[in-house]
Amino acid sequence: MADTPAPARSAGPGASRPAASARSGGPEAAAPRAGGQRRHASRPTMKDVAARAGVGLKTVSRVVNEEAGVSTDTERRVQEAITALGFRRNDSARVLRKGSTASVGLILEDLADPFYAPLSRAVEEVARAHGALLINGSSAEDPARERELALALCARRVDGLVIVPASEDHRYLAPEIAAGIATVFVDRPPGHIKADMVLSESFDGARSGVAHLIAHGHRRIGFIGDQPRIHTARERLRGYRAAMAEAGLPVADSWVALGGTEPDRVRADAARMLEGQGGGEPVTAFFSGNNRVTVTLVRVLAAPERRGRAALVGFDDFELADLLSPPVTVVAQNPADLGRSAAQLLFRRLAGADDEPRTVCRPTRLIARGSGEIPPPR
Amino acid sequence: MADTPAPARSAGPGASRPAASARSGGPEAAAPRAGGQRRHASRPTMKDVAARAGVGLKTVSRVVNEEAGVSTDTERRVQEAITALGFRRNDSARVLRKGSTASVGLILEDLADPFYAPLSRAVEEVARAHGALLINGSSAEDPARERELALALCARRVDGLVIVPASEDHRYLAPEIAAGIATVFVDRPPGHIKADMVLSESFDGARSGVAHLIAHGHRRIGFIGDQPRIHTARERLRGYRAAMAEAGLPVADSWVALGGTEPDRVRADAARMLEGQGGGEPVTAFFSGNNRVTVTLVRVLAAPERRGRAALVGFDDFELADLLSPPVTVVAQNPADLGRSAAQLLFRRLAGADDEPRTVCRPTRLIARGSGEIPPPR
DNA sequence: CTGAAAGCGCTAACAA
DNA sequence: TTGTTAGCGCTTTCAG
Repeated sequence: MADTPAPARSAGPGASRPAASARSGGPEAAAPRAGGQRRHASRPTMKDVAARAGVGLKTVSRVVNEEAGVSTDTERRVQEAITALGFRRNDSARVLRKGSTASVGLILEDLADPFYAPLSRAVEEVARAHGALLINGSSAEDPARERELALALCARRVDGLVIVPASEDHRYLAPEIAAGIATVFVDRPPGHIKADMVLSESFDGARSGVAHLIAHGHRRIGFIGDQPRIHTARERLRGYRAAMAEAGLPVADSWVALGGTEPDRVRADAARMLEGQGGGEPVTAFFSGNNRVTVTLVRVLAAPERRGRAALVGFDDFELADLLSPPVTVVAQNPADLGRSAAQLLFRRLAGADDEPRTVCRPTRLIARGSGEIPPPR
Repeated sequence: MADTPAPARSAGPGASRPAASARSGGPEAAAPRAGGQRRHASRPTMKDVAARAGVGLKTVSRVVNEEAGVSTDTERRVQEAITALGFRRNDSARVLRKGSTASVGLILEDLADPFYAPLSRAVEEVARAHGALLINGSSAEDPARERELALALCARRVDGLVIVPASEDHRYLAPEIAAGIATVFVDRPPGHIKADMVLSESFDGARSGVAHLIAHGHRRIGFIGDQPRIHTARERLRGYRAAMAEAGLPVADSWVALGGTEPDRVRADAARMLEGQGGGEPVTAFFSGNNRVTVTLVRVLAAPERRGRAALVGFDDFELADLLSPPVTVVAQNPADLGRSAAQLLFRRLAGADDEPRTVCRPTRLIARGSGEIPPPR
């Protein structure tokens, strides 16, 4: 990350900025500054506005908060002072007094992952509908980072938290929840703590996806999934095993690979399974545990020498899946819906609901497009 | 399991907060609550911790902030009280006193857009490296919403702001910037205000992309871009016109369509251009203004009856572009790099730089993959 | 090494 | 309709 912004073509000439407005009556406050932006200029407060408008502090507060009971004339004078001074209410002070921040936090694995981005956006929309701001952070699948982020958000007194767990133990949140920070888990369940959660039916989804491959004649199916400490990875593997067992098919150890979603790892495991290394016979189909894995498998299977040689069903839908050749059959979740549901559960708590923690399960949907219907060779 | 505090009906609404002094010697930590999460439970303060540990307030502050000059024994006692009470520092109060929030805001069009998601993630990483939190909001390309978000963030006293403009006039930010909120614009320039900005070379990129099509024999090329009020849309159109003009090619009005990125709009415009409706002759190639448009065009051109009938070069790279048939030729930007550069510029200001506003331009890269090298019919 | 007192800028509760 | 007085929970200052 050492790359500094390039040698910049400078923008034009002297950006003279008008001097900051005067502070209560005094001389034109802030000293002139360079074209750049100055830091830490002092900001006018309600007190300054009050002085300038010749009214009391509380009157300014009333105007700023649009409370009733201010004469139109007074209001106008206050508004003028606000504009002249460039006043903006300091919400930190307000929060300190009122106790609520009108903001919620969201912690997930990676904001840039195409699965999580819509989830995040959905949470944002619900928050916005409730007049709250969203603060979000990426845990990068690191439990320590999740914890650090969550506690930082708690220190900022967000009203609530939506978390896609990276950690397996959320007892660290107990005091926070006890102190009133509503918390909802999404995509994966929390560890050692009870709270609302929204999950997709990973087990059922994976089972139906694998059953689909079996129905198309496959008997040797590889499973490539995410790290085993991730709940959804385990559940999907469980679904895979269930489908195989239900069909009376054995599962060779070498057909199952859980690990990071780095393309190299996935590629290596896939190659191994296709060659039949590690004990079992070569697989004729893959079930992949999430969209990152699927995308890499698509690349593996697109290589000329492997073209159409193995079937593929992936967990998670993804953009353009239908335009690949073959188009990719998937078990689709609805990430935006997950986010929306989680946020709704959160705001329900914030509205005062204090019944037992709920678990919402969202169904998955098998979308057959082609890659999952390729028959086994011979 | 130290789970959720035992089931028991909550203290109920209006559970009045005990006087601080009364709390100190009181019962162990938090009161029992219902299975659900209770709202607005009172949180212990430093004062409570001090009382419990039998030390002064400032000593607790020292421990919490890891300041030097506290005996190990005192520190231990304070830590115990902190744990027992479930204390967490209230950052609102801290901010009020210190003036800085260690947080920055990011406003962009849509967090879920595959172009902006990595940009956001990059800003987050830089912020994190500087110990700051990221608060972000989607403007949904609505100027009013951008403004509302930006001002809300200012009220929260973020240290700085990174903005992908939706608005064309940013004078509303002048008082904020004057008051010390560093601001950097990215992807598009600000309106009527001077500030740091990071842009991709839209004009050059589009020109080279269109020139590429011309070099492959095309003379009738359609341009489908984003709304004309978006700076990059205009710049890319300008690049298109420049390339055409440089090749001595005329541009029929019907070959240019700017508008929203909704698939229906794009599809309709594309169909019109392919049929030669609206005056000009049918186009043999498309240049698309951004990744949303490109994806729709890919769909249009993937229809059996149009298979390979028109060439395509798109602005912005996107995942799997290389696996489509034909693979899609693009003018690639680097969104993560844009975000990183913008954030670096921001933290440079926060570190005190107050020189002239800078403009950083990032180059684009033409990636030929196939769709842009299809020759015109005949 | 430790603590008491004075605010940070705002809102709540009361006067006037 | 308006203003005054207390804090919110923390950090700063300065004195023990």
